[in-house]
Amino acid sequence: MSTNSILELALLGLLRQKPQSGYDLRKTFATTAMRHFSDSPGSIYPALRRLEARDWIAAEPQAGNDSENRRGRQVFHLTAAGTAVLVEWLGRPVTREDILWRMPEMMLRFAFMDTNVPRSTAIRFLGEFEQALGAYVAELRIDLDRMSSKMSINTGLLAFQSGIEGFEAQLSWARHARASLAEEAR
Amino acid sequence: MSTNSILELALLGLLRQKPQSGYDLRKTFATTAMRHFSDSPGSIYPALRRLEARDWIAAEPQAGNDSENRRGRQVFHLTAAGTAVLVEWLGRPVTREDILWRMPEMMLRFAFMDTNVPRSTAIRFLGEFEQALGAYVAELRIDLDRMSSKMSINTGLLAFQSGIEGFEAQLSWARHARASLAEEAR
DNA sequence: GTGCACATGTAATGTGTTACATGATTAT
DNA sequence: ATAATCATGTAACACATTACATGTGCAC
Repeated sequence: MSTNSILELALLGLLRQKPQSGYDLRKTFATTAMRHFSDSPGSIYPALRRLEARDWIAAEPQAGNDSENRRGRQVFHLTAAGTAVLVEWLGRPVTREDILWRMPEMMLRFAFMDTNVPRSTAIRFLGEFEQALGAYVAELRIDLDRMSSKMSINTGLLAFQSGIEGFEAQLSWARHARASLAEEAR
Repeated sequence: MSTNSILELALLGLLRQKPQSGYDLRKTFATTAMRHFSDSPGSIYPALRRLEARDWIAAEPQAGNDSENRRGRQVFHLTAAGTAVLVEWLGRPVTREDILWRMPEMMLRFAFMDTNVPRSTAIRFLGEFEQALGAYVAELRIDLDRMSSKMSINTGLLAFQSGIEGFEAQLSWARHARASLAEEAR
């Protein structure tokens, strides 16, 4: 339940928006803002099979699809169970581990919140996100100070700075996004 | 040659700095700025074995280590071949694919350039990095404009913005880093 | 009826994670 | 000698990538 690959979650989110085929999903990954996902058939079709086996998605009934023949276009849609899994995921709290290890998944989560959970959930998410991220950035700044006092300028230090600045950009984005959602909800 | 996992590259870079054991490397991953690497034995020891099998690293000869007994502390160091692989990697050009798919590897590369390649190589790297990243950000901005004209404010759009802002922070870091290295080289 | 794009399947390979097991070293 | 810590090994599992294979439907 808590161990879905980010690809599986992306598929659930996309199928929630609109029932579609594996091929459609591949085209989405190949051509849209979700291009950071691989569009290789070797990842997507097996992932769809896994989701189907858990009864989180189902193929639209098709003529001549009575037995084992799975060739030809198959349109998948979310089941009630699949929707529940998606919504549960969207509503989870943000942990330090999420910041450290699962940043892409956090952004995917936020992206899918749009019409699937109330605005208040998205706003709460951003608050927790800012909290956890701010604490982590503070830690990193301490590390940086410790490092820079011990060594002259070098590429390792610069690379570390790049990481910190990336997190800071994310933090500043979150604050802006939260203000923007709060404003809209007025 | 061009298909090393980022973990293997991290191990090569760290062993270049100082011969050390798998346990030492694990502690580095667990406690330093490289904490984005897993410190699990199940990843590190097999990776060291792979590098050893390719003769890129070698274990320091040890008393009683004559045959198959591999228990006890083993200190690894880079071989000449391993150093060559590391240096070749450090000197590679930056591609669009690197920006899209291998950003963490790019930062690792830059971090390890420090004493292993001339400053001019690091400066060239940053130039190519800025070039490729700038072009990609421009693409993303076009996508964003297309998206935002078609839809009202929503979390998907905001998430996409977050990605763009992350890349922009990276770009601005690169410009600063390049200036800083050029200044130092004066 | 042949060719091409659409649509899905899958085997081989490599690697990472988790969880557990085991040997070595040191302090008490 | 016993416990704790150091240090490495490994089996089971899941997943992604690549490359190839196969079927489907339409245009010409």
